[in-house]
Amino acid sequence: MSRPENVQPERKLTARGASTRARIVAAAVELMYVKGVNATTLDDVRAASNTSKSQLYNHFPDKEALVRAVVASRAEQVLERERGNLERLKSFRGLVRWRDALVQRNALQNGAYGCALGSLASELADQDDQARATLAESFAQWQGLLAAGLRRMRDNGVLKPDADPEQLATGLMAALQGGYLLAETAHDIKPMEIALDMALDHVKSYLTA
Amino acid sequence: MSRPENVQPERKLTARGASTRARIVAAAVELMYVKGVNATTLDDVRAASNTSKSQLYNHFPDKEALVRAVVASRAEQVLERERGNLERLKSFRGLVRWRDALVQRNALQNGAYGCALGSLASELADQDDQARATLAESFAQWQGLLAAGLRRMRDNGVLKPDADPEQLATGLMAALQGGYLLAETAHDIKPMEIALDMALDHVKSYLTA
DNA sequence: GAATATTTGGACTATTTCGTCCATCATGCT
DNA sequence: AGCATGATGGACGAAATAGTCCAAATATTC
Repeated sequence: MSRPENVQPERKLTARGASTRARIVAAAVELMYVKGVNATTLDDVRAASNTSKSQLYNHFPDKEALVRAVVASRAEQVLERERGNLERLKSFRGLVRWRDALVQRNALQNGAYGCALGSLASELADQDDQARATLAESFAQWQGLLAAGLRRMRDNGVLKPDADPEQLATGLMAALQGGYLLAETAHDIKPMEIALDMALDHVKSYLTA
Repeated sequence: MSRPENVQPERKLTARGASTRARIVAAAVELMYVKGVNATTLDDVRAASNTSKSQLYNHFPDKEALVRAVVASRAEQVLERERGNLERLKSFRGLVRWRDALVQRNALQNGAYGCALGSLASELADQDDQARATLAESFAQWQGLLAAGLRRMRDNGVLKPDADPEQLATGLMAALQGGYLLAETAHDIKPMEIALDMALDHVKSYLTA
C-alpha cells in the first residue's frame, strides 16, 4: 500500500469544502501545539477556524479523527521543512547550520511549546496507538534524513568508515528532543544548544580531517 | 524563603487524614503517569484511592492543587532514587551503572509512559507555570547530582581539567530525556540506549587514562 | 435551469467532569 | 464521658465539552 485511505477521506469535496477542512486542521494544529491536545476543545477549534459544529463533524467523525489529522498535517509540515534543511547535507558545516536553524527557530518563542512533533508524541504516545505509530514513523523519517546526510558524508570520506549513520542520527534526534524538553521546562534555550553541541561533538569525533 | 508554604498545608491533619491524603496523591501520581494529567479525572483518582469527593476537596482546593502535589511528590520520589544512584558517583564505571539502571527500569514497561518527570514537564510546562517552575528546579537538581559526580571525577583526575561538569551533565540529561521520548514513541528502548551511549562517549572523550 | 449533492449555521441533547454541601461518623482532648 | 474538631460518604448542582440534527444556502451535474 503506497497511499492508504488515510490521507484523503473517500468522499469527494468541493473546493469550498476542502478549504474549510484545511482551515479546521490548520487551526487545530496551532491550538493543539500551544495549549496541548487534551486542553484544546472543539469549540476552541470551531472559533479559531470560523466554522460551525456541523462543519467539524462533517469532516471528522469525532475528535480523535481530528487529532489524527492534526498529527498527519504537522508531521508532513515538519518533514517538509527538514527535507529542505537536510537533503543536501554533506559536510559538518551543514550539520552546524541545521543545528543553528533549529535553535534560532526555537529561540523565537523562548523555547515555549517545545518540538511540534515531540510534544504531540509525548501527549499521544500512550493515549492513541495509531497517532503514536504515525509519530514514530515521522521520527524515523526525520532521522532517516539525518542518516542519509551522514551516510553521504561517510561515503565522501568526510566521516571515518566506522561511523554508523543510523546511530549518529539517533543520537542527534535524542539530543534535539531532550534539548527541546529541557529548554521548554527551563524557559531557556541554552540546554538545547548544549545538547545539540554535544551531539555534534560526537559526530565530530568521527571526522577524518 | 527557604521552605515556602508549599510543602505542608497549614491545617493540621490527624494520622487518618494524613494517610488519606497520601493515598490520594499516590493514586494520582500513578494515574497521571499512565494516562496523562489531563486525561485523569478526579473520579479516576477517587476510585483508585478508595476515597470520596469530599476527601479530595478536603485536602485540595481544586484539581490544579492536586496536580501540583503530584508534581512535588513525583519530583521528590525521582530525586530520592537518583540521589541513591549518583551521590557516590566517582568513576566512569559508575556512570555506566547509572545508565544501565535507567535503561533496565524503562525496559520493564517497554519504554511506555516515558520519564516520570519528563512526561509531566511536557504536559504541564505551557499549562501551569508553577508546576513548570517546580519541574525546572527538579531537573536542575537531578542535573546537579550528575554534575557533582562529574566534578568529583574531574577533581580526582579521572576527567581532564577542561571537562565542564555542568555542560556534560546537561548533555546527559538531554540524551536521557530525548531517549525516553524516542523510546516511548517507538515502543523500543533501543534509541534510549543509543542516546545514552552517545552521551557517555562524550564524557569518555574527557577521560584522562 | 432543474435536479441532486454538498456545505453551512446553530440550536439542541447527552455526557463527562468539576466542584458543593451536609448529615454522619471518628478522633483527640480535658 | 462529653464536647469540639477533623474525616468521611455520597447525593446533588454547575459548568464544560462532545456530539446530533435539520432547515437553509450553495455548489455541481446533466
